[in-house]
Amino acid sequence: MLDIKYIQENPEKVQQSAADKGVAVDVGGLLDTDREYREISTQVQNLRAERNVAAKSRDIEKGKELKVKLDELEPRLKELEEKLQEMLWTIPNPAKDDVKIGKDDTENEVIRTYGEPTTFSFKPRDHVELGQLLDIIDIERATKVSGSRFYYLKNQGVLLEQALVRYAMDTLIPEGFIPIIPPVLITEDTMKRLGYMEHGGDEDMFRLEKDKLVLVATAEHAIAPIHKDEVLSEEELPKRYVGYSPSFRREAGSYGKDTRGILRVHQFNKVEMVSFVKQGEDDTEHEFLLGLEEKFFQELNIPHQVVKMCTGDLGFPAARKYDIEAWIPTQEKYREVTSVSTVTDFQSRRLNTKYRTKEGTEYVQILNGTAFSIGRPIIAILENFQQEDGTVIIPEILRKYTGFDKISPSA
RNA sequence: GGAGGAGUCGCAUAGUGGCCUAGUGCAGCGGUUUACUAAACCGCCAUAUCGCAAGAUAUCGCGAGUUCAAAUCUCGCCUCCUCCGCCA
Repeated sequence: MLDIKYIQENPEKVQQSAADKGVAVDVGGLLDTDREYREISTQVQNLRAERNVAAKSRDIEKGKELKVKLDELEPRLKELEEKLQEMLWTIPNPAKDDVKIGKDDTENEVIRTYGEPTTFSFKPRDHVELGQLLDIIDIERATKVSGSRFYYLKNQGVLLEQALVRYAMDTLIPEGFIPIIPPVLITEDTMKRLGYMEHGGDEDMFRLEKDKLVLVATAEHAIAPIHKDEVLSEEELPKRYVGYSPSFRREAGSYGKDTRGILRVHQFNKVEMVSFVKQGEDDTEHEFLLGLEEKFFQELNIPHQVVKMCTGDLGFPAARKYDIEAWIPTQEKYREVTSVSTVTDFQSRRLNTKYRTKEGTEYVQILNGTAFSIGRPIIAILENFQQEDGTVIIPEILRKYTGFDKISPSA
């Protein structure tokens, strides 16, 4: 949500930045509603002031008269207030100035590349084949039990996942991140406040209609609202969390896409970073989080590139977003493995999360970024480090966590 | 799931229809005093909106209602506590 004052002062800018994101909004209509709301609000306030005076002096006749007037205006004021709020909620967070204006993901920019695409002296197997051969991924049986886009992770696959989780934790905890395992069911209201219910965003979520709960699509959804309706102290910022939780996605509208394997699934575990920082510090924090993500994939020695999203690919709440894409040999493509965004104070306005300064209170700025969204780094490891016989060499940095240095077909 | 109790300005508490523009204590902030610390004393000390300002309005878990007037009465919901049931 944007500050209404900002919209009053920069209507064209707001209209344009929404258009840059491909979101149609009616800023003129919003400002009209705002004007009308303030007009009625003033009238109501004056009537209430009179009523309070009348009540104090026990002027019952006058009070009755004012009650009639108020009964007429108050419902109207409430109606306008709700309408204004709804309209405010439809305005996306504007992209930062350094973000390229573009229509969709085809206009994103590669800003850095690490390593060279892996080459093989043999025909590499894809992760589905490797998963079967090594007996660590079972998609067929999961389909029988849960339907498409689910999988069982087994044997050393499980230990590999836990190694990634522990590696992330051991790296992030010394950086001041608070480890946390959040609830994965959140209220619809919470999801709305995060800015993911607008513009069809709710189509990608699993929902429990009866209980009015939503399954989180990332730990961010359960961690970013942790300080809802709180005023933090300035000294405790930046406050950083590293969460570990399952993530659930319906993947509606992606039926034809990535149907093979575990690249795109309905449920996966994820290690996620969330930062709460002071106003003006989100740019530095954004680079910091991106730096950590790059460090992970460098240390794993997985070839990758860093992509900066254009306005059309940012989503509703983000003001800037970088993805890391890892090289997937059998697809001969870089595929997304992490994503890090600043949502500035867009979510904290909706969530009412502030911090106290000497002058008063300010909204915090919130950032979120992936450490590991488990299926995908496993795909990257399997495919990039496979040998001719199907054996997969475990990256050095993970070996102290896995306890083994390779996964072989015989195992 | 059933029965009972409770939710007040950071914390603790007072407040059962108009004297509440919510009192008091603690904590916090500023000052006086002091070699320093402490104590004592004095002052400040919720948020949002509108307004140049003076000020006004709203908020006592949330929402609706009764009333000229609601923290206070009524109804619904949420959360917490106690007990019963069920249960990893």
